[in-house]
Amino acid sequence: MNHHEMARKLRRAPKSDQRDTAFRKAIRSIPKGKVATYGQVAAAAGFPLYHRHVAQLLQKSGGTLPWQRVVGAGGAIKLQFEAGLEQRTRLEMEGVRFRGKRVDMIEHQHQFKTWEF
DNA sequence: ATCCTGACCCAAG
DNA sequence: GCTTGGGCCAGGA
Repeated sequence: MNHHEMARKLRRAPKSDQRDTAFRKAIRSIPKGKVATYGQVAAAAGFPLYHRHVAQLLQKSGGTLPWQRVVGAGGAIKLQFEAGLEQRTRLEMEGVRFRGKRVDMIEHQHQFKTWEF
């Protein structure tokens, strides 16, 4: 192995990979019947202010994650048209109730764990 | 380097 | 309730 490869192997993973990994973990931790906002997922993963990137990851990883459980601030569905309808339907099938156009956050907000041993 | 974009967010009006 | 402008950030062209 030449030193170019060695250097590559030793280099820490790019920040973007760490972020995505943390995002995925947070998203997967949302139980059925609960939801979290893009901003909450980002913050829980340790990257506040990265809410837009959570959306970017969700888009990039089509179907691999429980994407329907991530919503906009206040429980808003941010996907448009058919996609938004599908998200709502999926959530309703998991037992999530809506108040008008938004998820009833009082009832279905997921609380990420903050302290951990 | 610069410009544009996005499954965002929130304080204002 | 609503729309809007400004703020935020990394990726891609």
